[in-house]
Amino acid sequence: MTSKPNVRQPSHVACRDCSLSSLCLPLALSLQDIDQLDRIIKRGRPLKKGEHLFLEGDPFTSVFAVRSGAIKTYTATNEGEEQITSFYLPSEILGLSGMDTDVYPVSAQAMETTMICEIPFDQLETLSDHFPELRRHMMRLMSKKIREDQQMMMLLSKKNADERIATFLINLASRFRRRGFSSQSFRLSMSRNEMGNYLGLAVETVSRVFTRFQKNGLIYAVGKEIEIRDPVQLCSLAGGKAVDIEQIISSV
Amino acid sequence: MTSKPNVRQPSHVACRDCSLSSLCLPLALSLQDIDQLDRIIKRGRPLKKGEHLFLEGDPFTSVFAVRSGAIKTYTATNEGEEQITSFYLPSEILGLSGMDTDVYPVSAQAMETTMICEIPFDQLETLSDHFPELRRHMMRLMSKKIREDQQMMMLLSKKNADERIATFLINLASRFRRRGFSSQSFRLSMSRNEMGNYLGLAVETVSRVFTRFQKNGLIYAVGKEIEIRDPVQLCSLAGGKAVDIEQIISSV
DNA sequence: ATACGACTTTGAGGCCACTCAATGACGTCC
DNA sequence: GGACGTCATTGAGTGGCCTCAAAGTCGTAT
Repeated sequence: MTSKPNVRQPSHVACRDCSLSSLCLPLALSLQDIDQLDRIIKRGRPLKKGEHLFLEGDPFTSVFAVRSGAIKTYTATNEGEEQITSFYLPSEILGLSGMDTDVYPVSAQAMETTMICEIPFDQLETLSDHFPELRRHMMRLMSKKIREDQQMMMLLSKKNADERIATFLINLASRFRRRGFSSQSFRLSMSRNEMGNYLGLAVETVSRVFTRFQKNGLIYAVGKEIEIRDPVQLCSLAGGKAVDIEQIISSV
Repeated sequence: MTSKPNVRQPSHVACRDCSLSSLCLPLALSLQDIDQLDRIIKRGRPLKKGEHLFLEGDPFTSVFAVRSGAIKTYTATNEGEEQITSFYLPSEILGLSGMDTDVYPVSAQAMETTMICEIPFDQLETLSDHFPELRRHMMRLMSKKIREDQQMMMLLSKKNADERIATFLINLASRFRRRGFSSQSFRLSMSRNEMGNYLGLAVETVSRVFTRFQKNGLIYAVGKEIEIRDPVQLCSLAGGKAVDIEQIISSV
């Protein structure tokens, strides 16, 4: 009934023909070098909703790029509940945080039907011995992840419920936009529960904030379909730094 | 009046003669290769308490290793307050998160008199072209940082005040121990205010928890001097995963 | 030694988000 | 198409931490 924004794609598309290549790992490589990367990439069958890509504690063997769909990573709290650590959208790379322990420190699960490109890490390392740009790109990826996590820490330690959700929606919007989707209107791949879990809020709080935002004309939400009605005010609530805000407003 | 655990060290010590080499960057190199790393390292005068190593927005030129003392990194919230993102102890490396933006995303400030080894990044990259182990080590460093930040996100989104402070103390203790200092008794280099800022708590809450911990015999604290009296219960409060706890208990 | 500023501690009161509980909507599988 | 389970919404009440305020302590500089 709800729309299906992610059109089913053929499951084996070479990097050079992939619409995401300019956002993904290949961006570090020239056209002729891309084929070498292409050769080591494994493209499995699509993951169904709920299927795992890897489990916390599994030996670290590969990093993964999302080609379509969406993945969440999570870890178990000491009470055995799940704590979501990240959401990954198409073209985003996951698995890098396992590098220094030889096991994945989180589990990765598909939130909807998802296609994945798997890049065996030992082969990626060998390849990057010959392509300095490739390894610089991987380091930049990790550096970026560190910065994003620190933004998240800021959100968790300083922002209230309204600000957290505004930040989350604006962040999603700008990621959709980079991928060529609408940033005004999109479909959330996560439940309210997952959103709250990720943002450090109870489900009920998420729901109340959504309702309030809708009453105030900031958004229009039906189930998982979201429309951003007042990006300026939402950004202002999100309350990043002025420079960041302008960048995001212009993109919504 | 309080003790000075960090004995003043000569300001120019070669990596091969540095007591921290087994924890720091050189651990990735063989003895003869260390000298090549040594040659590119700049060792400036000691930073006095309050002096900055770099400011948010400064061009990214170097990564830094703490040789003695302690550094905090922080960023400004949109309300102009400071949000501390990390504390760095001797042998720890900071500055890597600036890699993908070409500017440092945080400011770095000395919390006490601090000696620093500066490693110009372009030269480090050149060097790592010849030493695969060195660049693997840098990637592991970043990977570790990502895992630590995610632990921190967990702390901020799920733990209460008692658990946050227990976790913080246990974490400090195990870092001190790795460096050959006592993990039962040490000196905090940060104020209650800085601790609260980092942990997402008000100063008053930090103070109250310290008082309560002391009443319950978990710790003994006079000013910045801390003694851990009941590491088992403190770890249990910190509530990491069982495996981690055991590791930490045995080290306190 | 003394005085000042910065940091810490303690108390009182209030608020935001959580918990618990119940109803309502959705999606899915026979 | 109906019944079920899952997810989302709404309400009432509570509690943990924050805020504000004041007193106490420490460190330092004169």
